[in-house]
Amino acid sequence: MTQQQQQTHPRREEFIERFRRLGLRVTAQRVLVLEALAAAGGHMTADEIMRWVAERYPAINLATIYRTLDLLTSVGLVTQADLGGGASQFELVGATLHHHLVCERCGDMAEIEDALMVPMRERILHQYGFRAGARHMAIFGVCDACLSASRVPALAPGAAETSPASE
Amino acid sequence: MTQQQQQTHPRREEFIERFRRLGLRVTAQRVLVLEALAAAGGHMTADEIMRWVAERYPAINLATIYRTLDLLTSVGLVTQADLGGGASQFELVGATLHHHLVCERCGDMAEIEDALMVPMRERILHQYGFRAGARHMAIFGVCDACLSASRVPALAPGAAETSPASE
DNA sequence: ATCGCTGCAAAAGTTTTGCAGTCGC
DNA sequence: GCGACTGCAAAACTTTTGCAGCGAT
Repeated sequence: MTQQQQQTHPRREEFIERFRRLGLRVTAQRVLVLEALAAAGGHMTADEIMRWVAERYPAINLATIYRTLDLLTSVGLVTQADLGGGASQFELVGATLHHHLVCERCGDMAEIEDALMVPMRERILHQYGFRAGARHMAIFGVCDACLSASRVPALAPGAAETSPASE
Repeated sequence: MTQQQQQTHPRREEFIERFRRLGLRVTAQRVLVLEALAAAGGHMTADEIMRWVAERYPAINLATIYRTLDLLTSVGLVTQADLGGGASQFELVGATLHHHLVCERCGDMAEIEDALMVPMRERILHQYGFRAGARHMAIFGVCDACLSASRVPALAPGAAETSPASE
């Protein structure tokens, strides 16, 4: 056995290989961005990636993170989704396919399996020629808790009386 | 779609009534924000609303627009969706129900009718207790044009020996 | 040695917040 | 008149960009 292979970077070689095949230069920064996303196993903001990478490569710069994410997205290795929290969420393609339920009221986020989407996706593809959520999807709505509460959460001072609004 | 009422006195009285019922103060600024959204008939950014209102109420301030939109969203009169274009999109609840297909490649945006979503929505509601996209939904994917142009099917790593996009 | 990539810094754009004055109720 | 609401200004953030130098190939 050559060297014991830490489970922390089981995919480094794979990532490097991908860069090479795409004709892109292999840099420590780029590989680390992919490793960060792989380590998280889910979605991360640019800032979260920044901090993860900075622990291994302190000279990293946030602009580089953004440029790398932009590049990775454009070649299809990473998905970017705006889930309404101010900062975009990035995710490694190939992770377990799932989507996000984002609550418009409380901002809470849940994940749902992809299987639920398949029928709808096929219909969209046929009718609109749009490959919907092949990778990532954000679904806005109202979560269970807020549905039950059905009331304005701590914002409107005198608004706790009738049940208006809905049609 | 149904014929709208005359545009002279659009829905001002209705809007005022809603504020009253919610126990919120009725101000010219708030009513104008709702009128802007009603006039647009679709989604607007905070800045677009700002400019529309400013034509009728020059003293308006962008901070007020944001505070008003925040309030309106929290009481369910307005939806906010982040479609990935930098600024959030706001829309009056009750407009023709539709959703957005946002292309991850070119940023292009298309609208689809709500009917396509109904089955999926019901399944999500039953299984997750989440009222999905009752009002607004963002679906990320790849549009027709980008699909034909630079076909990158799913997650094929070795699919590209073509020179990648280095913007 | 080339030229793509990075770090740095500053800008651009969006959204939030503190505060004093105003206006709806 | 009280207190919610607004205008103003500045801050807090996220993301982008110009440029000089470094480094992968």
